[in-house]
Amino acid sequence: MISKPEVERCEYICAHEDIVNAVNSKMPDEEILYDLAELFKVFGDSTRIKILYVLFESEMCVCDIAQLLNMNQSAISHQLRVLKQSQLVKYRREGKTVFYSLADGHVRTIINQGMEHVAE
Amino acid sequence: MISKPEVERCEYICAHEDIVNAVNSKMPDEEILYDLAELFKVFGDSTRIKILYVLFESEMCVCDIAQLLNMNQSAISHQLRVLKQSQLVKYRREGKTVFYSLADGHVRTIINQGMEHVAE
DNA sequence: TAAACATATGAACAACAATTCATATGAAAG
DNA sequence: CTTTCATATGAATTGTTGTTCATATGTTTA
Repeated sequence: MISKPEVERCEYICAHEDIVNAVNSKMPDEEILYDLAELFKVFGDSTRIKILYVLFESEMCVCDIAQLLNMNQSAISHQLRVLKQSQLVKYRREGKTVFYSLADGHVRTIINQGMEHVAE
Repeated sequence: MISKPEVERCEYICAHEDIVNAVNSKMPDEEILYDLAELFKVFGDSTRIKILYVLFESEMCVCDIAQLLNMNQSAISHQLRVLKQSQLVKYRREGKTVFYSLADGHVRTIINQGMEHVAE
């Protein structure tokens, strides 16, 4: 975890050395933590949250989502791309229409846990 | 959900009417969805994720967190404020020092679920 | 009460992200 | 093959957010 020289530090480390060691050893790799933050960033936008909620009920085409959320098609399409890139949604094409649906169960679990926290 | 006049729409609603109704009726309030997105936004930054991970192990003072993450005290303090405002961390004062710790179990659950998704 | 230390906070700056607009792609129908 | 419709995408713009710097607050000790 520690790599660059420190600009400042307080006089002593308050925590016990074993705790500091425990933290350093249990800390996942920088890259994984970055990916994790990226994932949550995707949930951190109300438009995308709404899209995911809509897809809780059923697969749906871009146009329908746009109508349900009262937003234009382009905005929804851009956001679906973000959701797709994070593998939170999948899609299938049927003629001109593209149907989106939830990719897996984690989406529901994560959102539900968030809801529990918010509901408090 | 639908409030403003629509700028554009496709010719017909692809989904069946009952699905549209189901979505509209099961959709939480705008305000709740906004709060939910705000919550996830807090998880959507790798500095804050790291702070939370550090606190998984033990309560810790601001200075120690700053050292462990190799960042300056001010940056950590600002981020702790965000975490505090979302009630993800709590703190106790002991003399000059302020110790931060996780506020409740949701934090662990949410992060762990996110990890599962990322690990795939 | 002054000095020292840990933490908090406000302002400024830089990086980023969401939406809109215009337009491109790709499929179906005529 | 041209038109129409659904979706995707690039560029531009505007609003937001993380970090830094300087400084304030609040606690302890000399």
